Amino acid sequence: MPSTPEKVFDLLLQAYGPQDWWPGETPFEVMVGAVLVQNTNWKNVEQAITQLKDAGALNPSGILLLSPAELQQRIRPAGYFRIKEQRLRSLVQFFVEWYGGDIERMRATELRLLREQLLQVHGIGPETADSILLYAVEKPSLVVDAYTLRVFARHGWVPQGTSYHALQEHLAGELPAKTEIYNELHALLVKVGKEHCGKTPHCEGCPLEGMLPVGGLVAG
DNA sequence: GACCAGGCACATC
DNA sequence: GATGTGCATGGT
Repeated sequence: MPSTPEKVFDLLLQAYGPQDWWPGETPFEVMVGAVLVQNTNWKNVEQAITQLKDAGALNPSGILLLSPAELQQRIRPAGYFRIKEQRLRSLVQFFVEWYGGDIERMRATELRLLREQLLQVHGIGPETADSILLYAVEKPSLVVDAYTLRVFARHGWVPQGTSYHALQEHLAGELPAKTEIYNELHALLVKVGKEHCGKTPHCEGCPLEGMLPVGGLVAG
């Protein structure tokens, strides 16, 4: 009998189809996007990415050669530009110093080790680290974002306030550790989260409607 | 004009 | 370990 996360995955995939998510042109672009998207929407990030491209700076040395002021101006549309300038610089410095700016060397590194290293980088927390691991490095690392927690908590599948780590462990324990599945699942959860599991507890037409537990949605 | 969006570091208790 | 706060732009 399939677990709840497996059923969720199947239902969402059936309803929405493959999402082909995180359309970065290069792994490096995905890494940059992972920092810029922190607590912001993707539209704003696209503008920032475009401005980096226009400056020919969407590569490791390009970023590092920009002055702080110019880098800040380029990424300004993504918000928190002073903070993100430092975070971006820290990440790129790490990428260059430890891996020579070579994504293949990252791929050759063991997942747990690489994750620990990323978490040591200033400005890289669990979600950003997992996003980089999954979408840029293509490692089977589950991304647990605000939508993931919202969808699972609102349906009563996990308690409200479940921690990032606890939810990640729970989901990982119920799903095959495959990059393609983690990739697709996260994209599908964001989609259903945006469309049906938003601020108001309302689920009409939601692909997960039939999976409501006894007691229904958690209000608030 | 308020509210929200694909977090994180830091201070404080 | 849990909770609160600052960070900033662009869309609804």
